[in-house]
Amino acid sequence: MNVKTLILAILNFQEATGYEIKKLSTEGVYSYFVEISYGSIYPTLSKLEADDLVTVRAEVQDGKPDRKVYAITDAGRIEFAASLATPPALDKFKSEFLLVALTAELGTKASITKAIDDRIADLETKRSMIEETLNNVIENKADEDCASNWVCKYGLAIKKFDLKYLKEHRESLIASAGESNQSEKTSENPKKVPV
Amino acid sequence: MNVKTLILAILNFQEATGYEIKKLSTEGVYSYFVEISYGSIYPTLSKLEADDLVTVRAEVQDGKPDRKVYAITDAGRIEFAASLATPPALDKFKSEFLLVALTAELGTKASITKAIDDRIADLETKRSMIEETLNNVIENKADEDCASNWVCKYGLAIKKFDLKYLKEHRESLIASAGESNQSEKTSENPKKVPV
DNA sequence: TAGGCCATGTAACCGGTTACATGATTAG
DNA sequence: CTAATCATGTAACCGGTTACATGGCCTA
Repeated sequence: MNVKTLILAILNFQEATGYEIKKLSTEGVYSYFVEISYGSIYPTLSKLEADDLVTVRAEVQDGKPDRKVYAITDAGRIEFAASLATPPALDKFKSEFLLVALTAELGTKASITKAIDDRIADLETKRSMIEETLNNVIENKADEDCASNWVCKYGLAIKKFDLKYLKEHRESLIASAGESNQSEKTSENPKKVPV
Repeated sequence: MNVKTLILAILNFQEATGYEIKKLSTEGVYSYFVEISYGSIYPTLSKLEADDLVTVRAEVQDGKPDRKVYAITDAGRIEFAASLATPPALDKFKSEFLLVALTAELGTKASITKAIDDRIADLETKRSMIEETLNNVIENKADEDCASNWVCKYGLAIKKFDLKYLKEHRESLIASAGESNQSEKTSENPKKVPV
């Protein structure tokens, strides 16, 4: 998944400016796909326009800077559909938290507690974000069974379960952390890791 | 999380060659952190050695190529512990499957079915990999409550739930896919996406 | 009046990957 | 006889990010 495909995916559903694309890809459902920065969005949008996969429309606003609203073309839709045709790559899941957890014996109870509580807080934020999204859709009387709803519900279910599990097993991870005793942290007795 | 930290993390638990590090980071628990290739492992190992964070020992084998076994030094352990001190970054989760699911209306029932069944198969493979790991540990009578066990159990619980959810909701996603009717795939009626 | 939001864009940099080079041994 | 496994390493490339430049409006 690259920036080009993500932008095409977003524009397939709605018109947007570079600035909005950045927001969507950071906050909304789209955040499950890639994280992108302005440094890659704007140049990609230009290339897409040069290839006639999108069109631009300049909008003059007063009080706010001018905005360039991008829209997908038929050629863009075809290109996007083609990129969906190849079977999706496996999920990429990378977690620094899990590394901290794996080496909990090297940390203090305080640092492990913070790590796990930060994670719980983050999951809770994301859970309510999805719940809000789902509520908006129901208010708008949009199709309950649409694919985007399925994705939201799936994400929500996983997050809820994750949260439940973490809360139930929080203490047992903290228990394996060392005391704030620095001496035992280096050298001797490295724990075995299952592989 | 970069290659350097991952290598230090692995060497903190066991000695290893570049080749073994690659395997561990692709297959074992370590695969939750980063995916790395030889092109980054070998140069990093050299740098680590130059900085005295690891040591090397050449092992001549017959029948097999010589191997260079790396071990962490005390300086390396201190460096690794220091990198754990900074609170972990949030999880990175990127899923092409979810993009396919989100745009299920653009796909055929066949392509969506394949995507979801491939995902289920992959989750099942990973689940049994973790189960095997957990069994090995129990056989070896290792500490049941060690941190690495916690991580395995956490991963296993999430995978099992994910699998259960997918199997239960498989049909409803497939239902929202279009028929193999190409005509309705481009242009008109783009579905709304919750954001 | 400081900081956040709106809004677009570029240049330098970097952390990786891909592809290549090499080659013996063993399992199916 | 083929494919996989073991094993190390380099050079070219690339898909991004970071930091910077610019500037007006609105809110606390």
